[in-house]
Amino acid sequence: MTGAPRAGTAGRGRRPGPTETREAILAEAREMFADKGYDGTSLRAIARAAGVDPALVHHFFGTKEGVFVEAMRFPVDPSVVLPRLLSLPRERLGEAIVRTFLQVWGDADRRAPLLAMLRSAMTNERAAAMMREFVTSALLGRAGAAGGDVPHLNIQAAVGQMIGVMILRYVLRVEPMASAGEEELVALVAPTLQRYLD
Amino acid sequence: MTGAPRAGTAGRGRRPGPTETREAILAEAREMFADKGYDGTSLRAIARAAGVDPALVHHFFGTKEGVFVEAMRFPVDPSVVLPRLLSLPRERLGEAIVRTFLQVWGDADRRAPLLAMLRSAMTNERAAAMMREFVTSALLGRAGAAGGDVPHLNIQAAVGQMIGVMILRYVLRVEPMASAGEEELVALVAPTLQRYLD
DNA sequence: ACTTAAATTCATCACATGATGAGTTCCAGT
DNA sequence: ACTGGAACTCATCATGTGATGAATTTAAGT
Repeated sequence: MTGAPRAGTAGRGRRPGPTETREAILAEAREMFADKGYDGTSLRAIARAAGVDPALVHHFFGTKEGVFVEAMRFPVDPSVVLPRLLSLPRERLGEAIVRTFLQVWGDADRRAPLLAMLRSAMTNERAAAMMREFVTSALLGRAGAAGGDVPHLNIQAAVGQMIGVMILRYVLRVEPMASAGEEELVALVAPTLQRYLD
Repeated sequence: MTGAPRAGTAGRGRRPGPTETREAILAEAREMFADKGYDGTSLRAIARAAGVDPALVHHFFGTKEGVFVEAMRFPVDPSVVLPRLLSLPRERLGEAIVRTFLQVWGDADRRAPLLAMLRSAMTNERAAAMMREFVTSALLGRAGAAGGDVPHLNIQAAVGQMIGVMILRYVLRVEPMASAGEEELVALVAPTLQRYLD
C-alpha cells in the first residue's frame, strides 16, 4: 500500500480531476453577501460554506474586496435593458419597469447580487459609492442621453419607489407585500412610475 | 503633597461632581448605530468616542443589545402622530405625511434612531424583526383600527415609497434627491401617497 | 461618622477576523 | 520524463470583538 490519502479527510495539495472550486466559492460568496452584506460576511464563513480552507479564498481573489467585486457580476445590464425599455411606447413605461423589476428580483440567482449590493451599501461606504455611481451614471446618464426630458428628481423618486418596495418584499418580508402577485403589484405601482416619468 | 490624582489621566474610581456619563454614552451610541448599523458598531468604539472604558458601557447597559434598545427610543410616537394625521381631511393626507417625514428626518437628532433602525434591519435579523413589527402593528394595526378601508398592500406601497426616498436622500445621498427642498418633494411624491391611500 | 451603593478603570478570557508564507499534491506543456 | 505553475492546506500573526470579575474612588442614606 502506497499510503494513498484517505478519501474523507482530503489532506494537502491539489485535488485530482478537473476543478470547479473557484466557482463554488463565488456561489457561496454571492449567497452570503446577499444575506448578510459585505461587513457581515467573513472570508472564513465563505470558506467554511464552500468546504475549503480560508487561505484558498485568498489564493483566488487576493482580498475580501476582491471576492466581493467578482461576486457582484450584475445580473442585469443597464445598457441592454434601458434602451429596450425606453423604446417602448411612453404610456406603457411604468408597467414595463415594474415587470422587469419583479422578474429579476423574483429569480433567486439574479436577486442575490442585487440584495448583496443593497445590503452592503447601507453600512459600507465603498459599496454605497458603487451604488450611487450606478444610480447616477448607469440610470440617470443613460436615460438623459436617450432624449429624456424627465427631471432627475422624478427618476429618483421612481427608483426610490422600487427600492422601497423591494426592501419590504425581500428584506423585511412584510405581509402582504412579500407574497403579493405580479399583477397585483403592477396594478398598484405602475401608475406611480408612469406619473413620475411622464 | 497628598498624591492627588493627575488631572489629565483620570485614573480609577468614581469621578467627583454630578455625573452625566450614561447619557453621553447613549448619545455616541445613537450616532454610531445610525452611521454603521448594529453589527458595524462595536462597544469599544462607542466607549472610545465617549472617552470611557468599555467595561463602563457594560456596567450601564449589560449587553450590546441593551445599548441598542436604550438608544432606540423612537423619536416619533405613532400613537400620537397617526391619529393626528388620520383626523385630517382625506385629500390632504398625502401632503401631510410627506411633510411629517421630511420634518423628522430633517432633524439630525431625530433622524439618528431611524437611520440606525433602517441600517441595522438590513443585515441583522433581530433589528429586522423590530422594524417588521413596527410596520405591521404600529402602522397597519392603527391605521386599520381608525376605520380605514385602505388595503394593507396600498399602505405598504406608500411606506415603501417613503423608505426608498429616505434611503436615496440620507443613506446614498444621491443628487439631486439629497438636497431637494421640502416643497419640491411634497409636490413630487404627495400625489403618489394620496393615490395609494384613497 | 459609617455604611452601602454607584461610577469608573484594569486586567483578563475565549474567540473571530483578514492576511501571509511555506509546504504538499496534482495538472499541463514540453 | 521533466518541470513550472496552479490548486490546496497548515500554521501562524496581529488585531478586534463582547464579556466578566475584581479593585478603587466618590456620592448618598442613615
